[in-house]
Amino acid sequence: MKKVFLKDIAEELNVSKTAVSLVLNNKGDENKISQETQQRIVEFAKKHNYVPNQLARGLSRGKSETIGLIIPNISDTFYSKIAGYVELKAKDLGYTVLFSSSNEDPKKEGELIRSMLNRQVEGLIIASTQQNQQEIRSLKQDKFPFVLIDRHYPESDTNYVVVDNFNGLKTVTAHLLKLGRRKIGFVSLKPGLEAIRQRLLGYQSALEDYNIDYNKELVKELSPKNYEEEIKSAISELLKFPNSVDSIVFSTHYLTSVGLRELKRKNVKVPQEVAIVSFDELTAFDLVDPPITAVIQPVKDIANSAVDILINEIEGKVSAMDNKRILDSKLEIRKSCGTF
Amino acid sequence: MKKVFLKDIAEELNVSKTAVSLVLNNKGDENKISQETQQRIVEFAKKHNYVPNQLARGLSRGKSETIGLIIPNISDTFYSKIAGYVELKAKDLGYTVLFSSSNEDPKKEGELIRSMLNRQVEGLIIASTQQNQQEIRSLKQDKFPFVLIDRHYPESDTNYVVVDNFNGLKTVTAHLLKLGRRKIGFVSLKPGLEAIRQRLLGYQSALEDYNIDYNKELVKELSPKNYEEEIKSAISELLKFPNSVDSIVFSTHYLTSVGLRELKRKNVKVPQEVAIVSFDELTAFDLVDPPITAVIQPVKDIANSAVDILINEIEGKVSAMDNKRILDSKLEIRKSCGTF
DNA sequence: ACAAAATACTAAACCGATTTAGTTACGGTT
DNA sequence: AACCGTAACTAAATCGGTTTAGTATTTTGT
Repeated sequence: MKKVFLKDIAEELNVSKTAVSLVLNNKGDENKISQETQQRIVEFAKKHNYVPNQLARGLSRGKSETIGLIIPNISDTFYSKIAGYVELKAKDLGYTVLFSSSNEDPKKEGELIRSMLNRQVEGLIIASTQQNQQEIRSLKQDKFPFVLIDRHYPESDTNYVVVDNFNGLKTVTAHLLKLGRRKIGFVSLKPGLEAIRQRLLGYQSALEDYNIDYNKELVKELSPKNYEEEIKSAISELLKFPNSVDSIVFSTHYLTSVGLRELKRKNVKVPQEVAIVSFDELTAFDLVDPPITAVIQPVKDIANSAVDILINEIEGKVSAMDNKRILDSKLEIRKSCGTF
Repeated sequence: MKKVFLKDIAEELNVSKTAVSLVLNNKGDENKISQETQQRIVEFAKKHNYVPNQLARGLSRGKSETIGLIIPNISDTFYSKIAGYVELKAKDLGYTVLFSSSNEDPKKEGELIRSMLNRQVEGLIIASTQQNQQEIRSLKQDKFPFVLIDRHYPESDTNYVVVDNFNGLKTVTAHLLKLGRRKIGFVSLKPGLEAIRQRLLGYQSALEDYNIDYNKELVKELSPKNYEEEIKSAISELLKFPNSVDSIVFSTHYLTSVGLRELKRKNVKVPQEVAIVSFDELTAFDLVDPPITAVIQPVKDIANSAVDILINEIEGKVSAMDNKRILDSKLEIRKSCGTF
């Protein structure tokens, strides 16, 4: 069974391509194509399994019914979950999603944006590396619809959906303080991402509320590329006198994983000797020894909101008010932080 | 800065669209465009940030330099990792990847295949729901390049890359037997997938080697949609006299998670009372209490092989011999199976 | 000095749709 | 009988590229 094109249908039925196109796009009635002809066309198309060539249609219409999703890494559960929900919601609204991973490389991110634009996506959802002000700005200038998620450029006036990183971290740190911990380490990433900066600020703010002096030595900022290596010395340093922390806050789920792994390797008792808590979680964190107290991000909500905002903008609906959202994360208390 | 098209460049430089197109596609030399003209064109294009419209190019060429990846669910770490590696490898070879999730719905899978075809993807990598013989067969008939991964139709002669499910399960079951367990439960999914069937066979074969009669009551097959509910009664039944298993093999990582969660809820001691092992793993399985013995799938290898085979076929390289691969999984022994 | 060959291009068809601006045929008015 | 309106279409332009089949001009060979 070979491919059937509009032309084939038209020729076979002795009507014009126009008629076929109109009918198959449900514009038959408004263009006064007779019911009979419409039926013939629809039946023939169905019978021969006609599906329009999206490239041609997109080219001709200047539309693609496609949105792009650019994330740092599709393998990361956080982003893959977002991707899943974005796909669901978008499909619901009649759009296809084009995914791509930037691998935290700003240059690649730029290329991806270009590449998606020239594939005629109608809008973008971007979890940016945040080294691309330029690119983002020119999107904005061109009035191209886009929504930043997870990470945004606070100085730029754009649509975004992010989690309240500051309060997330503050909550979880405060929880350790409430439980009596006082020497709280913070293992995070090298700044560069606003989200990461906010997390540090949240940590600091919690300490401040308890009148604890901020000690820079308790803060370890690892490189995103090499954290698996760097975690070792980071943990060692946090355990060494005069630091010797009684607890550690990890600022991402993967830092928590490698951190805990390292603590176990060193036979540190968690939470007795060192309590830990995590920003963001992993599927099995409730099964881990000990189950990990974590701040859980509203992944589904992030995805749905982003798609909503984006498609509203694409379709020119002028609700446009609520286009910046800061969502709350949820503290899930388990055993890794010790108990009252 | 508005968009620049081929036509604009041509007009601006007083050359033909043909010349511009040829030069920008690196066919200037072979078409004897003078170096000087080439330079003018290249410079102008770069200066004005020209990027070709992929829809137009694809339409015109009948090519898209795109491959499609259809998986059950992008949120599942197993598939999201595959997606990540597929993307990397494909990009390496000059192709873009279009992902989509079928959510285990054969009808949706069919739609996705169609939708990808009409987007002119040049080949497909499919982790099929395996209820679409028809669709797959007609791809085969049309000589459309595709590779099945993770799940294949054993009766059809197609390219595929799968894991040796039979031996994976056999190995892990044998390991329990070696450790002295004799009443081994098996928690799996309702058959429908060849992979799942193979896993059952592997389990049975291991038992056979130890002359243990196969007891159907020890095998629980849950529905993929409702396993979180069904796990409860499944576990209860496995623990109840006269079954009262001393160990359980779970056939997917998520069954392992929910299963262990349920065992903990029931205060069953793992591995003392019931040892467990898992087919496939999750990032934190080594941190879980107890660390979970699992058969680990070679995700990267699956992805790379699939892309290799696919793109070889797309580009008509006739190596075409090694187009069916059955990869080994690796047993990672941890504590959930008890120790010698 | 003239044909053949090489150089440096270009016009126009084409990919498969969508869409604008008509056209034709016919019944009803005035 | 001329005119209008409507129903039921259609021709052709268009989207932005690629590609085939030329063409005009210069160079080379004898």
